[in-house]
Amino acid sequence: MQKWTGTTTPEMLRAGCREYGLRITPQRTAVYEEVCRSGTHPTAEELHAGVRRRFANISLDTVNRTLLTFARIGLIEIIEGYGGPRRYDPNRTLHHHLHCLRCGTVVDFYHEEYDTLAVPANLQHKFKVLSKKVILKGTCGRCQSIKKKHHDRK
Amino acid sequence: MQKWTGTTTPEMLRAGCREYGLRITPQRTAVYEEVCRSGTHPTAEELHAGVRRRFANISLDTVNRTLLTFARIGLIEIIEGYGGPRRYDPNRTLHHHLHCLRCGTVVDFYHEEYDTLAVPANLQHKFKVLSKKVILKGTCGRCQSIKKKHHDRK
DNA sequence: GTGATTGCAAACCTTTTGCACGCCA
DNA sequence: TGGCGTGCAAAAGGTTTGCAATCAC
Repeated sequence: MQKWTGTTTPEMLRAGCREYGLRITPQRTAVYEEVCRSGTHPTAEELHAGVRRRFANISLDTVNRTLLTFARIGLIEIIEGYGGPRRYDPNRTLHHHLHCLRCGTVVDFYHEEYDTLAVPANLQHKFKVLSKKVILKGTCGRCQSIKKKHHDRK
Repeated sequence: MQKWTGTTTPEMLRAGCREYGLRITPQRTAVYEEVCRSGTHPTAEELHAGVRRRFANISLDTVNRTLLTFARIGLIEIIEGYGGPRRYDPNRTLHHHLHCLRCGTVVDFYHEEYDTLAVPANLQHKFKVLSKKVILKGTCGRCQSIKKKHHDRK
């Protein structure tokens, strides 16, 4: 399992757009570069701020629409969350998530044993599995060091 | 692993409230009964509609606050989602989730092999794991029978 | 050229907050 | 009785939609 290096791959954008008959616009290119560059799981607003540094006039709506489009064609993923703003993940390699229940951060991790989990036999008729992910919920290192117990959500 | 029967257990509400010094109000009782009764993962609004049938004057705000309170004390859980309204889960037994990417439904399933997954050794120092869940993403039976391909989100 | 895409603005939906009243412990 | 919990209303936060102008193909 190779790790995600965060490398921007313009060919992936080209290929994805071509496959679905979408146009390659400067806005889409910029959003794609930005979401790939960030090592985390940014929100639309964070990405908008980042893209704006190089593309002053891009609107938040376009960023939102672009991200949804990318997610629809499988170029990026919307990560699972508990109610805050949507977060996006450019990491298309098989990986798993750590959810910190205190600060809301979601961190990728790799574990080969989890990659090969067999789908339960009794589900195979009823549900067509396209991807799997293990979610570990708990407390991240940073939050463990903050002893003060607070139950904030993100 | 016993399955969740959806049985309302007033003692659990009493115990949870007592432990955290919370009052047992008619509203809390009603919301708790309603969320336990529903076999699915209802939204605050759905629960509000349900509770209202017996408790005409309860406000949506109270339902929202009550659900957050219950989640904070571990009486229920907020399930992972991709951006729609929050959904709540009264099922406190160890189980896993099927996410239908077409219709957005989340269905519980049980699989002992998944219950005993070992936490990766290299994580144990950095992250304190409190719970684990396997998420299978794909297409549910109902959506498979609808051949029309549509990429709606929930 | 022409239809997809964008930016703007408004609408929408859900959650959160402030505050006075009421009720549970 | 005191303070937590509730209802109401307003605000906040984020996403979605409609539309005219623009741009990629």
